Amino acid sequence: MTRTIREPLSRSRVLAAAVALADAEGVEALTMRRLAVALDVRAMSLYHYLPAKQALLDGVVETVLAETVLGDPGLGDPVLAENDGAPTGPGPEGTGTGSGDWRGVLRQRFLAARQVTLRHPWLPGLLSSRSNVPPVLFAYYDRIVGTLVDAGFSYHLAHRALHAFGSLPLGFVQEIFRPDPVGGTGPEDTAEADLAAMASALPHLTAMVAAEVHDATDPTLGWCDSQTEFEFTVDLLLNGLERLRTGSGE
Amino acid sequence: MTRTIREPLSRSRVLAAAVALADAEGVEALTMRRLAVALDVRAMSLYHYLPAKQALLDGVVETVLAETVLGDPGLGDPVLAENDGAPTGPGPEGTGTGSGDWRGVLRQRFLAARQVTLRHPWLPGLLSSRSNVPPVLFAYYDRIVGTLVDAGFSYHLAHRALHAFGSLPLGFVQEIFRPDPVGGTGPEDTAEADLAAMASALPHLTAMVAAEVHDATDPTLGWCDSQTEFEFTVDLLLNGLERLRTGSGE
DNA sequence: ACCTGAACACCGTTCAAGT
DNA sequence: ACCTGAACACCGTTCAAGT
Repeated sequence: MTRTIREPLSRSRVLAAAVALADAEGVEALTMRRLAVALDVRAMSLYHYLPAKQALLDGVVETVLAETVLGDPGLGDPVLAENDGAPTGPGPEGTGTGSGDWRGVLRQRFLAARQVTLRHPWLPGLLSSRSNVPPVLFAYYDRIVGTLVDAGFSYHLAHRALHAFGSLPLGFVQEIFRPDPVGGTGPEDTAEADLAAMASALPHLTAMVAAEVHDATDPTLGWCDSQTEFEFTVDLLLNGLERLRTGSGE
Repeated sequence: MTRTIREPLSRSRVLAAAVALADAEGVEALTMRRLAVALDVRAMSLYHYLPAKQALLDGVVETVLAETVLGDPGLGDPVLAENDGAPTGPGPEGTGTGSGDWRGVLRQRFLAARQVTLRHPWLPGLLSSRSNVPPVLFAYYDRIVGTLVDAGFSYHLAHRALHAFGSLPLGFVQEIFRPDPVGGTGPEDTAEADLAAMASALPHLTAMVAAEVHDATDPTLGWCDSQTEFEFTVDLLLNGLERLRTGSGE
């Protein structure tokens, strides 16, 4: 009698395979049936570990968030403290617990979260489609509020900061102009005639691109460094909040 | 012979019905087959006006964006110019065309866009799932860049502003904590025991909520006024950009 | 020209069975 | 306990036909 080599299924093994499948072929390929064949099993077996597709997706999000920075609590020293704005010293009511540089701390967390999103590009879309907030996120946001309050923020301003951050703590912003729409009309489809037409119809956008492009030859919206832009946005919000914290109250 | 009352199909009629269906029952209900029955027709007839589901969704987005502020160009005077930050006078290189109050102009546009999103809550999700940028958006963003440049922004800073705005020009931010997750675990499901457990596990969040709730009795994250928070975020970014425009360059 | 029936290749999911 | 075949109600889409 040949003993089967295949190790038994388990919830975590199913979820790991689901993440791998989404990474390899995109979320739209993540179906119960295709996931089953990836696990060398029939589709119905999955229902012993995940009650439904919804639970599968919830588990996938949870898995990805847990495998990353959002999981470990401390993570330690804010090394990269290169803020161009205000000095980094503790605010008027800084508790002096060593986290006076709240901007450096949050900045580092947001940038770390961005690495997660870069590894799993489907995460933002999946996250926003979920109706339930993944439990890990509560802990993550609790730490953010803690950091703010420790730095002297009122709860009210901390609350507003949370809203202003939007999806930045999760490492992404809503991108309107995708760098390279998969399967969409690429730059090669834009003929010279269309380009001229665009220049007259969209004078400011074309002028902006022309001003920004120096050595790059690609005349599309895919030329900018999204990492730099992400950091700019983070600092813009962080510096604005710092002004409100130290400034006229609010 | 009875002449059929039903007026003939057309692309715009199909799209209008699609928008109505999405409004009434959500995007997930927007399928070719259900849309067909809503139009009293067989599913295959739709393919004469929209070549595929993708084109349907593109058309729906286009329709919604066109029916709104993003369509009409001028829209006129920035009435609500209540900025708390810097004075509203023209900047160092203001052209004086009457649009010195660039913040008021953009603020008004973003808030108008928000009304669109409130009318069609499924728009953000549908927009971000689309791979092609709706053509109307190019014109819309061109006007935003024009407003910034007219106000004295360099193209470089205008570009960064576009990134920093994220989805704000479209009237929404990526909401992590939904006010009321449809079909999810509502506030009524949170027993007292869970609440106490949450208080110890999430001390900062619970303290924040407690500090914010005054008269409201609902102890969940659904208590805050999203309109106020949206405006706060808009002003935070606008004021920060104004500082960069008038300040030390960048 | 405009619409359609039948069919195909997919979905998620239930249910009654297998070992 | 763990897995599964068959079936159901849905999808988007093709293709050859109807009027």
